[in-house]
Amino acid sequence: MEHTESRRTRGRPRQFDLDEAVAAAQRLFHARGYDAVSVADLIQAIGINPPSFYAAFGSKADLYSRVLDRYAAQGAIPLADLLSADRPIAECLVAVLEEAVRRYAADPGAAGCLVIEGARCADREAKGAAGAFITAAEEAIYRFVAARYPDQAACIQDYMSTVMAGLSASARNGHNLDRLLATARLAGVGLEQTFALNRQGREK
Amino acid sequence: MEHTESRRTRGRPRQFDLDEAVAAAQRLFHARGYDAVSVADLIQAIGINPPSFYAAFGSKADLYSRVLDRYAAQGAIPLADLLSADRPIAECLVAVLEEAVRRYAADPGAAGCLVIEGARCADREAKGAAGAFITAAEEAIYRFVAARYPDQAACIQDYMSTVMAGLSASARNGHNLDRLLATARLAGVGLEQTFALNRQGREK
DNA sequence: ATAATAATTTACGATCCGCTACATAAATGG
DNA sequence: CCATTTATGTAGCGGATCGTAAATTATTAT
Repeated sequence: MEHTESRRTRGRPRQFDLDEAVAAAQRLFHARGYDAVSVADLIQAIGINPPSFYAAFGSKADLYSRVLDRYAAQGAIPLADLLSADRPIAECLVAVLEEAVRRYAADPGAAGCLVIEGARCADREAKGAAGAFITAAEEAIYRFVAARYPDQAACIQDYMSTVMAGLSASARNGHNLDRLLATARLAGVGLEQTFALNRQGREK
Repeated sequence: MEHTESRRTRGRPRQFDLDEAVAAAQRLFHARGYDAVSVADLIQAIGINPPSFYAAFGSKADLYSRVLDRYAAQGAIPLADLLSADRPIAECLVAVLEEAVRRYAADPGAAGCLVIEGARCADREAKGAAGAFITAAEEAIYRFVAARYPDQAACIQDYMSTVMAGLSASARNGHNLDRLLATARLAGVGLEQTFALNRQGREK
C-alpha cells in the first residue's frame, strides 16, 4: 500500500512506519540528548513494544545512527554548498555559523545541534557515530581553508568547532535567534580579521 | 586531632575526612559530569557505605552543591580580580578567556569547566545549583562592561558565555592548552574590535 | 491447505539504581 | 555505669532499565 519500494516481503508486515519511527526518535534525541532518552521513552514515542524495537533497530545506538543519517540527508548544514562558493573565505565561514544558528534556534523544544550535543553522551557507540559526522565537517572546513591558507587551517578549524559548540550550548541555554546571530557575527570578526591580515601580508 | 574547629562533638566520630570526600566527588563530577556519576561511584570513591553518604551529604545533588562551593573557593576563575583591573576592557575579557582555558586544560582527566558542564545535566536541582554560579559570572561580566559601554554589555555577555561554553567543550574534546589558547585569542579579536570601534565612535 | 517467514503481544529475568531499616560501634554527658 | 548521641556495616526494598523467551498473529510461497 504505502511502500513503493520492495514489493511485499514474506512474513507479517510491520505495523508502524520505519521513517516515522526514526523521526520520532530524532525529535526525542534532539530534545533531550542521547543519554537522557531511554529505550522505554523511544518505545512509547514510536508506539511499539520492546521486541519490535529490537527487531527493527537492533539497539538504541543503532537507532541513533539511523537518526544521524536521516539528519544528514535532511536537516544538516549544507557545508558543501556554503563552502564551495567563490566568496571570500571569512564570508563563507560566517555564513556557516549563521546557517548553523538558524537551525539551532529553529525548534525551541529541540535547541542546539543534534550531532554536537549527541557527541557529548556517555555511550561509546553513539559518541563514535556522532563524532564521525563532526570529524567529517571539521575536515571539510579544514580543506576549504587549507586550499588557500594552509597555515591557518588548523587553527580556524579549532575555532569553528569551538564556536559552533558554544552556539549550540547557548541555544540550549535559551538564547533566541537574534542573540545567537549577534554572537555568531561577533565570532565572525575574528575570522574576517584573520584573513584580512593574511591578505595584507601577501600584498606586502 | 585533625579538626581545629569545633572540639569534640557528641557521638561516634566520623571515620572519613569530609573535605577529602568532597574533593573525591569533585574529581568524579569534573571527569564524568554530574549525570554520569552514580551514588555508587561516589560511595566507592570516598570509601564509605550508603548510610554514611546520606547522613553526611543528604543527596547526590547536595554533595554536588558542596563541590561547587569548594570549587568557587579554590579552583574558580578570579573574575573579580581580572575584571577590576584598570586595563582596557577587551584586554580584561581576553584575560578571562585565557585564564579559563588554562583551567580547562589543566587536568586532562577532568577537562572543561566543572560548572558549565555540570549545568548541562538532567537533574533539576544540580542544574539550578550550577546555573546560579553561571548566572553570577555572567552578571559580573555584564556589570563590568555596562559600566562603560551599556549598549554592548548584553551582547558581550552572550558572546563570553558562548565562547566559554565552546572552549569547555573543546577542552573535553581533547584540544590541548596551545590550541585552546589560540582559539581564545581568536575569539578575543571580536572583543577588541568591538571596543576599538566603540572608542572611535566616541572620539568622533 | 500447509509450510515458512516475520512482526506482535505478553511476560519475565537480570541488573542497576537510589535510598532506608536495623542492629552495632564509638564517642560524650551525667 | 548508664543514657545519649552520632557514625558505621549489612542487608535489602521498591523501582526503573535493558533485553529476551515464548506464544500468537498476519502475511507469502508451494
